[in-house]
Parts: sequence; structure tokens; C-alpha cells
Amino acid sequence: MPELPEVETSCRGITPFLINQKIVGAVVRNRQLRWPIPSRLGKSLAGQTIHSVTRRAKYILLGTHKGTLILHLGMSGHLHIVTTDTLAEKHDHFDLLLSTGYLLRLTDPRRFGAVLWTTKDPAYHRLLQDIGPEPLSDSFDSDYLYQRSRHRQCTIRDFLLNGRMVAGIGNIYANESLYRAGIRPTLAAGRLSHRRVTALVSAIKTTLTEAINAGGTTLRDFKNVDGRPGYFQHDLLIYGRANESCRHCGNDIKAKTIHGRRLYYCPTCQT
DNA sequence: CTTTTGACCTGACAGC
DNA sequence: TGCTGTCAGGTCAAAA
Repeated sequence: MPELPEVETSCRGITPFLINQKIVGAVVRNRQLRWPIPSRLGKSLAGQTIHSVTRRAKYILLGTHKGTLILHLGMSGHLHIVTTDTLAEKHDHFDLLLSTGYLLRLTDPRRFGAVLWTTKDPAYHRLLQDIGPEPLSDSFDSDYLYQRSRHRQCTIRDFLLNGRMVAGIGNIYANESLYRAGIRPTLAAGRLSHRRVTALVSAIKTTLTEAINAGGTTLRDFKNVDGRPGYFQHDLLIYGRANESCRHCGNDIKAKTIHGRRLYYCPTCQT
């Protein structure tokens, strides 16, 4: 489900309910996510106050004075804020209980998400330490992306999906950004000119910013914390539009599967 | 080192 | 109605 804009939307949605609030415990209904939820998590969290709610790549980090709770939504996860009397349903695997009577609930049918705890600086956690720059930060610029892409033979689409190169870009926004930059997603990353990389960086920043402002993309089941969908799916120009007409030139949009993931492009507008 | 493949898991949907 | 097969927003770990 969630790429950077959806995780950012979730993060912003939960923040007002969590910031400076005290944790009174946790409920684990199904420990078996991508990695097992640590046992005794509720015990180690109880009594701590959440002093920060941040996002890094597609991870949400809840900081307390003793450590950091790391959340990942996988393919199908979403977060809700509900009151303690709200009955848990089939895929509600984890609750973080707050002293206010609200709780943060993780729902994740496919269970590719994660709930982890670290007492180290989370930037050096093994899952976070090698992640590339945030695409909306100033350190993600054309010089950076140009240098990193040199001599890479993988497709530029796959390059953008590689979290070590740039954080948080998934298949939707990789395809959308490449369309906006006029770049064929099947091109070898290392062969793009500096001028085209510049256009791509600009397209990534614009696309992600617009998607965040629209509250993310709801394809199947993404919901914001308040239960409302995102709206960016109405603005998708290329993703999921195989055999439909390009909004720019009217020609048919093509799709291919590379490395098990669909890729979409307009053969006329993307060269 | 880079690139590719397999693995994890459920639900929605198409076709028979 | 119900079965089977395919596909899906992620990404790690291991193989090539």
C-alpha cells in the first residue's frame, strides 16, 4: 500500500494524538509480522512519553526517552486512532495504548509490516542505516542522483525503487515521476544525461509533494488515520493505465513486467 | 560490487 | 456458487 506520501500522511495523522502523550501499554494479537513483534513490548513501553513522531523512508519512528518504536506498513498496513472501546477486527495485530483513552491500531492483512523496538539511535538501526537521502530534502539533488546512477545497468525504474539510492519511492511514484520527466522507465540508469537526471529529480519532488498534499493514493485499501482515503489516485497520469490513452499525446500507454513489478510508460512521451 | 530471484501473506478479481 | 490462477502500494536475504 504505502509509499512515502501515504506514510507521511499517516504520520501527520497520528502525530496530534501521540505527541507528548503517555503510553500505558500495548496489545499484540498477532506477533507474526515481517519480523516477530518483540515480546514484552507493552511492559517496556508502559510509562514512557512519546516525545517525537517522525518518518524516515517508509518507517514511522515514535521516540521516547528510552528508545524508539519503529513501525512499517508493508504492502497492506494502515494506522488508525480509535478509542479503547473499539473492537479489534481480524487483521488488527497491534495496539499502542495511551493514557488519553485513545490507542494507535495497526491493521495489516498481509502482515508484511513491522513493529520493532530499538534503544539505539534509530538512524543506525540495521533496517535504516543504509537508506538513501529523503527525496524531499536538499541533499537529494541532481548531482547526487547523477553520481549514484553512473555505471548502473539496472533500469531507472528499478534504480528509483532501490531504497539505498533514494528513500521511500515505490512503484507508483517511480512510474509517475518518470512519466513527468519524459524518461522511459526501461532505460539503464547509468546512461541518463545530467540534464535528464535534473528533470527527474524535479519530477520526483513535484510528484511526491502533490501526492502528500492530496493525502496520498488510495488504490485498494489505503486509509488515513481518520478513515478517509487519499485523493492522489485521481491524479495518477500513468500508473495502472495500461491500454488507456496518454493524457498528453493521446497514444496508448504500454505496460511491462520487470522483476515482477508492473511498469507503465507512454512510448511517445517517454524516450 | 551489482543484479536477480525467492520468500513472506492475504484479499480481490477474472475466468471457467 | 465455488474453484483456480493471477496480481497487488515492500523489501530483505541469498544466489548468481
